This record gives sequence, C-alpha cells and structure tokens, in this order.
Amino acid sequence: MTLRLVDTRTGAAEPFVPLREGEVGIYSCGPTVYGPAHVGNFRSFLFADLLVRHLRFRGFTVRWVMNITDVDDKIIARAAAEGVPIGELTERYAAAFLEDARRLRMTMPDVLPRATHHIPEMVELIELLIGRGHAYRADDGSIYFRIASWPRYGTLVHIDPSQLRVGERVSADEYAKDDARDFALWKVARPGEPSWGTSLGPGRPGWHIECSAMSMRYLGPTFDLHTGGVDLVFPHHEDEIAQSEAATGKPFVRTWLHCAHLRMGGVKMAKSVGNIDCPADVYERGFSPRALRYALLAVHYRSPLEFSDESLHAATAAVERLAIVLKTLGAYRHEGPDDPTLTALLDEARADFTASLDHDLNVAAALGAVFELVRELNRRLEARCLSAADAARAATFLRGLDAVLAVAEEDAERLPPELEGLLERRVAARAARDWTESDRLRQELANAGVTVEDARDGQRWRFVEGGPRD
RNA sequence: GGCGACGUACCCAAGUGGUCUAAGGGGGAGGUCUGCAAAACCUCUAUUCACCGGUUCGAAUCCGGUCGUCGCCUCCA
Repeated sequence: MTLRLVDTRTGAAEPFVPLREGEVGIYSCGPTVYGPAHVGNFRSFLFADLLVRHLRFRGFTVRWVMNITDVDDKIIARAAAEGVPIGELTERYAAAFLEDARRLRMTMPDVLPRATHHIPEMVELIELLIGRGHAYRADDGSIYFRIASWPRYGTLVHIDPSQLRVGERVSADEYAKDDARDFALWKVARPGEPSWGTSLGPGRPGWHIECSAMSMRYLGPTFDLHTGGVDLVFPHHEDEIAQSEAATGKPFVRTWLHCAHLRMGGVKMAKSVGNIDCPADVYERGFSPRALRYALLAVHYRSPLEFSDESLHAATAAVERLAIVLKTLGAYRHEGPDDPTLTALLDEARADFTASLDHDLNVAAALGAVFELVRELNRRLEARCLSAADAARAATFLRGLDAVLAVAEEDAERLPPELEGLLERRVAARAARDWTESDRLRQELANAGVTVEDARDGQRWRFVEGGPRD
C-alpha cells in the first residue's frame, strides 16, 4: 500500500517515494500578510495540513515549511495608505494569521520563514543567476530573469512560452524588461518604498525569488513536495522552477500539488473579485472553527468547492455527529463481555480510511469510512453489546483517525465549575422526578452554550457548535 | 485566441471497466426508544450517472462529438 499523489506536472497519480527514506520535506506557499487571510486561502493551507498529518499518520518524519510574505507591492501600498511602516502592518497580520491557523487546528509548520529575514539568501541566488547568464540588469537598475535563457520554461503549466498572450494584459511597462515575459528578481529602490542595501544595490526582492530562496534554505536544492493554490501554478511556481534550477543545476521539486479554488457564488473567492469571507466572519454567523475546518477539508483538494452557509450547516451536523458518538462512548457503562468482532470492525475502518487517503488524499472516501464506523458503533452502543473497555477502545481509535482530520472535540474538555454545579443539581432533580426543575436547568445550561441530553447512561453534555466557547 | 478541469439523487459528494439494481454527509418523510426535548437506531428519498454516438461479452468509469459550468494565460491560496 503506497501513497499516490497527483503531480501537477504530469497530471498522473504517482507513487510517492521521498528523497530520503522515511523523511519528507514540504514547502507550502503561505500568506501575504497585508490583511486577514480569507477562507479560500485557508483551504490551501488546510489541504497542506491534511497532507502533513496524513504523512505523519503513515509514519513519515515530515519537515513542513510555510513562508510568510512580508514585503510586496500590496503590503507597501496598504502600509502607505495607513501611514504605518510595513513592519507594523505585517506583524499585525502575521499574528492574525497564526491565530486563525491555531483556531482552525492547522498544524504549526516546523519553519515559518519571513521574506524580509532572508534577503541574503535571495541575493546569493540572484548573483548565481547573473553569473550563469540567466539574469540581467535592465536600464532602470532592476534585475530580471531571462526566460529566453531557460528552454524548459512552461513545463509545469504545459504552456509553450511563445503562446503566452504577452502584451495584452500586461500593464504599461513599469519596469524596463528586455522581454515582457521576463520577471523581476530584484526591484530597484524607489522613493518611499522599503529597500535593502545589498551587493545588488539598494532594492527589494521580487515575489518569486523569496520562495526559491527560503524553500532551498530549509529543505535543500531538491525536495519532495511543494503545495499551493492552482492560481500559483503560473507564473509563480513556473518562475520558481526556472530560477531555482537555473541557479543550482539540480531538479527543484519532485512533486507539485495544487488545490482547486474555493468558490463563492459560483466564482473563485478572491480579494480582487471582492467575494471574500474570513474566518472571523464565519464565526460571527455562529459557525464553529471545527465546522469551518470540516467544510474546507471534506471535499477533495483538486475539486472546486462551493462555499456557503449551507455547506457550513452540513459540516456542523457532521462534526456534531462525531462529537456525540465520542461523548456516548465516554459515558457508556455496561458490565458485559468484550465484543469479539470489534477488532475486525476497527481494523477494517482503519484500512479503508488509510487506503482512501493514500489515494491522492481522497478525504471524502476517508470520511465515508469514519461515518460507516460511527453508525456501526452507535448500533452496538444501542444494543449494549460492547463492554466498557470496548467503548474506551473505540473512542481511542476514533481519536486516532482524528489525528489526521482534527475535527472532533478535544478529549479533556471540562465545564466551568458553576456549570458543573448546574449539571449536578439536574441529576438530583431528575432522581426526584422533578421535571420542571430538570427542564429549567437544561434551559439555563443551553443559555450558557451547553447542550444537555438525557441518554441511557445518564445526562450527556456538549458545547453548542459555534457557541461562546468556540 | 491558446491551454486545462469538471457535469452522479433535493444539496454536497465517493466511485482506481464487471462485487454499482451507485459509499458517506446534509435535508425531507414515516417508525422505534423516551416524562419532555435531543440524540441514536430502523425504513424510504438515483434501475440511474449532462446529452448523443462508438469501443467492449460488460461503461458512471474508455473514445469521439454536442451542450453547460469553472479555471489559467495579469496580482491572487
């Protein structure tokens, strides 16, 4: 059983074999921090998160690098509009990004390099490119990569460079390039813009060079996986390949993975389109981070995903179903023999789950395996044919699968003491068959964001999805 | 103009030529259980996979065409 991933370059699902046995290096294009990241951005980050989690679940040692772009045209424009230094702006939104990522339970990357901290690495690369004849300094002092010097240009997008509709959509020449298709490696300093004094002269890096410099700095000249949204395939990733391979003479990335767009209202979500929704907006409408994570993850990464409140409602229900079975398993009290078929049931679920994710991260099929197991566990819970030990084992098992999905409730969730007290009083009221008091306490807890349900093994509580705690 | 992806039930969605009279989630309808509520469980909700041809003993799955939707070629996750 091997993991297969679809490489953008070939379009085929190829067996994943890491460069070094058992170890995987992944680079993911991260956020440009000039404003809050929207849920479309998070789709691509969470897809990478799922990949990392699955690789670790499969036993690989993973080194995950995600850049934070903290200098570029938009950042400069935004900082100027606010009248603050770019560092102040980028610090603010980098922190916001990390907080959003945390609430969405995104795995923390092992390295989160920032462009402005890696200027020397970029300069070094650019000098290498100039030395090898792949880059040139134009009349305005900026440095460009010469696409004509790189015959393999276009292999990632499957575009013949001569077919590019140059000129039609390129705005009036801001810079003095030799060829409209050439891209900037180093932008010469301009009044009012941040710049770095380097051996290349004062200026700032182009966008593409930062990813080449930082990925190779932390993962080496050749590494396993590089992820991003489809909109980065061209020109960003194509340019990364050209400049990296031209500089090092070695293959850059072994497998390219790109996730499809998140759509809203039938078209891709993008700041430029204006149809964006940020995590904070979603929470404000009463949805939980768990539900948001589920909604962004539940559809295969290479399929466009239509994002809506309807999809969030469906996600909320699915996530609750998981939370409830875990609570029920935890509360289960029954003296009886172990279920002799439980082992086979769990083994089968694990095999289905793993095989599905191994097939190019087929998360929909993996979720199918999880929910089939959930229904079967509920049946056995209902029929009381599990022992208490079985129930504990099943719960641990489900949490094990959830190490990949990260959509279930935390194990050790505790109620604040005052709410705990209400629960205890309700138990007493119910023992006395005082239904009025029981119902009143249930309502009081509901007002505090806690749902209480009466099950065979006693009352069962959980936090309301999207409630005050989330 | 060039390149590419996709079209499965009310919605989302899996389906890697035969076990598909097509997983799973949501929604809806009935039922069981229950002080009530909720949850859970059971039954039902596609003999059909945009449409038309073709290949094959056999196709949702392969090929061709038609229609439709979306994306990239420009900053973009």
